[in-house]
Amino acid sequence: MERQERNVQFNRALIELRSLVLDGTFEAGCRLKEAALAERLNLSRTPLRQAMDRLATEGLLKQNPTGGYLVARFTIDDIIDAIELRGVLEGTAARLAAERGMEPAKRERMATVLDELDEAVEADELDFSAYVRLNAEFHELLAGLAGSSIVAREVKRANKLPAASPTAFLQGQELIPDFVRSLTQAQSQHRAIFEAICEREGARAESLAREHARLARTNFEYVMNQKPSLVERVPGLSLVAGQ
Amino acid sequence: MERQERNVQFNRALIELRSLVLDGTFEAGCRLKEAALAERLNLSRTPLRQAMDRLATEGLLKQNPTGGYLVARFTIDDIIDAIELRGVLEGTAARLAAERGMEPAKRERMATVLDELDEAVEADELDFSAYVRLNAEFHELLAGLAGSSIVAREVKRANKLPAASPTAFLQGQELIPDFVRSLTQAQSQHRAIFEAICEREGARAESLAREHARLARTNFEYVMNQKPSLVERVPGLSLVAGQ
DNA sequence: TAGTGCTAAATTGTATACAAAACTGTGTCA
DNA sequence: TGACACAGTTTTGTATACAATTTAGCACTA
Repeated sequence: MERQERNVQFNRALIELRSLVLDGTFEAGCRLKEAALAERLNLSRTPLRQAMDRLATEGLLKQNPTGGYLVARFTIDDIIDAIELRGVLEGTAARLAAERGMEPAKRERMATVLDELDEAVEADELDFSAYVRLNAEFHELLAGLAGSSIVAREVKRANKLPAASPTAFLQGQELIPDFVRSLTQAQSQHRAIFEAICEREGARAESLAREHARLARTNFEYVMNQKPSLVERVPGLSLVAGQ
Repeated sequence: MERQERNVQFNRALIELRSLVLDGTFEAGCRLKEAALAERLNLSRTPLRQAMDRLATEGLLKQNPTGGYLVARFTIDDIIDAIELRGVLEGTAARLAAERGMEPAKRERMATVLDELDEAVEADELDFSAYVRLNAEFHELLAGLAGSSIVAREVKRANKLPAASPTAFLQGQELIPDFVRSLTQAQSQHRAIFEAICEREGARAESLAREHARLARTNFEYVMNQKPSLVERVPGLSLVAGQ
């Protein structure tokens, strides 16, 4: 018999509330009323409250000076900074992996993921869902590649800022054609990053990872300036002011 | 009449528990019992629990898979990584400040702090408490110098990892003579970082800030290898395994 | 003696209760 | 009409209650 997971209600509150906020269910800046939310999510205020505090440390909510929590409001520059930070932290993970070396198991897994990404991209018809899954695994692996749990933790944290995650612009169930052309470029950057790490070229690995995050920035600016209609398709973008 | 602060008990729990853990009151890895702790801190389990969850996200506590929270255990490499990360993030703050320019008010305040730091260091007798205060302000200002609240937040977060903060090795009420000689060097690094930012030399500012964090690593390794007796004087070091 | 299963105590996770503070709307006064 | 004050309502922050799970102790067995 498997052990019942701990903190069931808290985890449910965390996951469901995060989705609700990222999906733009609430207007940016609005106050979240505990009682109503608790009823909506079918749990009591205690675990909900814990989840709200957690989401506040993630930056998705804000503490209201007169009590309670507000949905955070982001400026365009906030998102740009969040993406920049993700690039910096992934760059650090890549550099440290190059400087310190990788565990063979992780190195091999990374090589496999890259081969499978090639297949997904080079196939006659792009295998989008495979790409999304493998891209997420690439970034997950990269975070832990230096063998440092502290670095891995902070990289993952940086991914929680809205629109900063490597998968942010791939989320929609359907494929957004405007982003497809960037996938081949992204994949050759994946390869270059890994190559630099293998060759112990720390500085190069760091720069490449930073530049790779710039793709997200390009996508972000494209949405904001050219295709505001896509805003609702990218989780979190509805919280960005001044569209 | 000033408004009563919100979340009084929660904030008290957070601050007092953080001190207790950093002071080494509990053994690394031991379980924190909510009822006992709540009684000790004179508050109920609800705000204490919130504080424990917060400290877990800071990395000071760990969730126990079978329930409750444990005091985190750190390896020497964890501390080294935490310091590295702080350097990386302060480096990013410095680089962005150089690239984007500073608000004049912040720039002037920084110049004043640096002058006062010079006075504290160059006086016939080192003014240690002034140095500690001003050093903290320098790093606080640096975090916000790029005008990005997101960057500032993450820099401050990185300071919460044990022994990673710029003040970690200056904490003791009394002066630890072994660290005094590093203060002049630290201050000339402060000056160089600021100069690079003023000159819009982003890459130089970033490298210098990273190198500046290395002083903390030097201090850390000195304590661990040469003077283990100092471990109890630096907050958080009692949680490091294998002394 | 080491290992296993059972029972009682302790501890956690969640729900609820309650008091204090913040909001809302209405009426009063200038 | 507009600013302000006040009462009623809502909402939060904290304490406490309770059930479910975990831990600890102990007898029993091989």
